Amino acid sequence: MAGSKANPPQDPNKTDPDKTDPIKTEPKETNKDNDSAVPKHFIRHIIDEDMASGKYDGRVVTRFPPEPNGYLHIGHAKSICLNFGLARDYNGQCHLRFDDTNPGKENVEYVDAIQEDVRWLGFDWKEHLHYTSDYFDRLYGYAVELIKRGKAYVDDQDAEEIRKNRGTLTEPGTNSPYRDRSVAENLDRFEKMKTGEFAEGTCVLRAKIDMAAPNIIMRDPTLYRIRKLDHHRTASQWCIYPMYDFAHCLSDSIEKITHSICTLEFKNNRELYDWVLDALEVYHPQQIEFARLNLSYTVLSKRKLISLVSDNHVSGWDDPRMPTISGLRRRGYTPAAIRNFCERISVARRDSVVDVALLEHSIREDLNKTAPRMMAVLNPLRVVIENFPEDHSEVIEAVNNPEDPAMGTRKIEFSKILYIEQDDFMEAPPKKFFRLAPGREVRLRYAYFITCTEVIKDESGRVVELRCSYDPATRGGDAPDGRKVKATLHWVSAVHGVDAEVRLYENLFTVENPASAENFADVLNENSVQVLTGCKLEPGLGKRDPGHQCQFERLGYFCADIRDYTQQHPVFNRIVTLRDMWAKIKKQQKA
RNA sequence: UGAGGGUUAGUGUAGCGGCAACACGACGGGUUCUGGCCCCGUUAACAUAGGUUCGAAUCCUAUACCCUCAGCCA
Repeated sequence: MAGSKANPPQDPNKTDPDKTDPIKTEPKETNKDNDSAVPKHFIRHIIDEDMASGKYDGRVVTRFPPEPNGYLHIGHAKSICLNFGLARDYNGQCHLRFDDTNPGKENVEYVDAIQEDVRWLGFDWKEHLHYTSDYFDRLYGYAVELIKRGKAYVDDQDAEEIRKNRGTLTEPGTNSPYRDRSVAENLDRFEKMKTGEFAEGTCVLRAKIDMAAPNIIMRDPTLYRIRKLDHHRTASQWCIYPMYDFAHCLSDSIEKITHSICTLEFKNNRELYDWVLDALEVYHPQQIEFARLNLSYTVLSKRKLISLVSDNHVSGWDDPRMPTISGLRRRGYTPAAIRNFCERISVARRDSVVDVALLEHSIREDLNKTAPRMMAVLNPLRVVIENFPEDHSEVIEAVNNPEDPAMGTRKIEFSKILYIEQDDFMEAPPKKFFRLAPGREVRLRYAYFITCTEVIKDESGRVVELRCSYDPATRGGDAPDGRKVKATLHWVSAVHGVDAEVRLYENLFTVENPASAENFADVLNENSVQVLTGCKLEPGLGKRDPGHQCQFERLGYFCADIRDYTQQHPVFNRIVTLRDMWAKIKKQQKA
């Protein structure tokens, strides 16, 4: 695949088993016996029936069969969760199999990245790491057997002729002039294909089925083609490679897969899947198709993802805006959030577009329970507490996570000069703006009530500093006289805070269904990333590890960038904002 | 217009001849030292037309619309 960027650096955090939240620690088991959990989808119904009838002697063996020609994305995660989840719930096994039958496109870089992603998602294929290329010898043998049974032939037509003779959706195809070669001649020519006597493109092995079949897939499909290319695993051992339709069903058969689950676009291929296995009279798994995932405001087709990368619309496959597993990981998504998302969207056979808000809900839900809260000011506004002593600071205690008291508390320092968020002050506040304004009193989280006494502006009239007074009696955040404030603001002490870069991400596209746009580039969101510098963080945030996830109070969930965060130069990614009532009100007020 | 799939609130799923349910969203309220979380409430759907049946989202027949297939890709 052209244009792919280099692998992400091997960051030890990424596959640290302690951080990947292995599936066995999942609180909610989606066991088949657990009817209080999510409703059963149609594939579970099928498997239940097969278990009841003893169709596969109670075995459930699935497989996830990626072609190593690109990075995995959230759509693959759906398939991974499905296949590995089924195996887990039915005490079966799920194989990871690289469908590596096209050496022109495939690459070890991808096989490594794919394994890392599947593992990171929390799944384990145990000893069942397989490659279709492991079966090249057996596959060749099956092809020979098919020829012997009079069910395959070597066709000397070129690609153009084959295409022309295939017919159309409404017209039948016509037989190849080479269709009725003798078994002996076919065997001989196939052997010669294998030994490299023919140039690429001069001939192929075809199944002998029916050129008038209403299902075009069945019009003598190609089984083997000549490719004089080194393969990433078999090197120069082969110059013929099997096609998907031949290799896939037989690989499933060889591995004694029970339920071969794939996406809907392979429905038409199922007839051929069944034909090949029947023609060879070998073990026969059943293929089941489900609808692939579509996500609003994003694209998931391999071609379009490649073009995002190669046209430099994003920084690489792991750009935090990408819907790839590596992109989501770098953005700060957790494996559990992705798994829960996949469970929520369930599995069905109808085309659909899942609202990206559901993905965002999943990560908020997870991080709300687990992420420590910290204070960070993205767009600092200087605040001077005029009645607070100079060169003095106070240590106050802050709760790490109100959702989880076990996460304890921490000490933070309060002093005369602080930063608050620019958005938390308005000189002329509209209705329903509860935050700071001239003369108004608010609470600084865990610290004191402050009142804005003076607004300092620069020549252009921009507010550059606030003078405030604080009420020493409100230390800790509550007034002894019981008076209330309508807002609590986050803040960072100027002398103690650390500078940081923070990257704010939005959807990559401005429209719900970018795939349908005539021109891709027209619907790209120009503001999909906003890089903020000079942000002020609570000191502890400068001493984290890359990948660390936390909540910046009142702002959203953030994570220390896997690639760029250092303690000398902290860089945080915004994973997702918090739900924001005020943003909605503002929007309504504008309208 | 050949063949094969599909169509249930805004979105995603459940239902399998007997009260159309769940989640997300939206909207309103309560609570709150995060305009977060949490809690309560409201909104809103069986593509259409016939038929079978005491009774149909479910079974049957038509129709409409959507998706997939004409790679020596997977």
